[in-house]
Amino acid sequence: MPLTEAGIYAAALRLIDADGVEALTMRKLATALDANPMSLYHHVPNKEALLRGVARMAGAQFRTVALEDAPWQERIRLLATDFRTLAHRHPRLIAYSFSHQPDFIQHEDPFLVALTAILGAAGVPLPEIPETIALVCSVVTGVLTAELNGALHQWASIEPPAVPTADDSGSERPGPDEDRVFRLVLDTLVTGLESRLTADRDGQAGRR
Amino acid sequence: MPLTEAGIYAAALRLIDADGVEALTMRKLATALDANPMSLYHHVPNKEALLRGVARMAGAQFRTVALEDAPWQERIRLLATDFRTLAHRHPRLIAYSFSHQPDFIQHEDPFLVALTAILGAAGVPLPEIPETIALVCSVVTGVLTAELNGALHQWASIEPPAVPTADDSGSERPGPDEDRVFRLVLDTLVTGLESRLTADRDGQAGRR
DNA sequence: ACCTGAACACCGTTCAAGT
DNA sequence: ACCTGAACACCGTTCAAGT
Repeated sequence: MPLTEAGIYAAALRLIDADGVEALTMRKLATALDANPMSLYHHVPNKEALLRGVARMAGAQFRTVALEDAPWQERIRLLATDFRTLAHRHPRLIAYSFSHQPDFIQHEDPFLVALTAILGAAGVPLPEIPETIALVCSVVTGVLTAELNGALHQWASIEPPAVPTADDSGSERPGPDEDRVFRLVLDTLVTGLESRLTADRDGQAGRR
Repeated sequence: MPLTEAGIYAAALRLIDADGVEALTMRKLATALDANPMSLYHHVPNKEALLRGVARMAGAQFRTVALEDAPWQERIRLLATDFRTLAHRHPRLIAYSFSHQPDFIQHEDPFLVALTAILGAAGVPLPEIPETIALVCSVVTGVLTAELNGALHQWASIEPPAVPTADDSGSERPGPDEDRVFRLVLDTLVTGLESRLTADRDGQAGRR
């Protein structure tokens, strides 16, 4: 079968899922496609563009349901959880994209469209929408990056220093649980947003 | 002068600050040190260990003041801001470390020691300290990563969709301001933590 | 238009040999 | 102990030549 841009991206994504972005090589990709390494360059200008294309293709798999009638708190939780599902599907690529592709989450993406709608429904004033988008995206990509690269696990496994309160050996802490910390981050984000909105409504004008 | 481990790290850090981690090469580093590329391997086992060493050295520059009498909210803000100062000093290295070195923030680091103390002073129950550390580290590294790689700027620059409320052309939004979003993230984090602590104190037991 | 072989300018790292 | 030259097994990409 002939080489196509989409076929190249799909093969690259398979290799990345299997061995990570750093192991992806134009030469290995060509071998996987049963092609000459140089043939790739007729469909993709260079390796960086290849990785952007793969990320765009994987990002297009993002799906979320609208739930327009639910409270905004629930909607934003669902949106973040759906994003996490995508991250789990292609962890190596998504981790790479978060750190190397500042434009991975783009204006027209369903994620941002949904987020903007939710923040509007929550009552965030229009001029504060962009900075609130930045806030939410930072927090969500932050916790997902930490989960994907293992930092979250390490942090959550840190033993409380000293102060062994009586006998703790029987309680058997259930072990670090990424799900739990992810929910904790979402709870904190939502609660923090709620407080800001309430304060705004109560008439506090000046924001420094 | 003879090659030393510390000297190698320092030279590597200079090259990274100037041209980024991806431009650092054993061969270029050797040239900068006026040495043979192979001489480096007598002081550092390989490139990955080199980068870990450089990160450890840069991380050791982290400084923060205790402020033990201030309210925990102010202390956590200061701690995060001091960490941001370090990130600004070596942006390329720190961005790399956040995404590639899950153990960049380690148990004994002054940052984690201070954070643990602050959370304890805030009244976070001992068994919840680790997950709260994970929460705070995720959020702080998340917003710093986004700032360092430019995503924060992009997100904060997104124009509110449609709904041009009358004449907006004279208002001249002050342009995306990373400082502002960073403070917003901290405010949200602190407020979210406050709410959890208050809820806990009010006697709500069960945590899912 | 699409493919390809040879080549260029690099990499990190091994290894045997030097002092 | 520390250094070094040559070499190995790779990279991404250019370019002229093929069909």
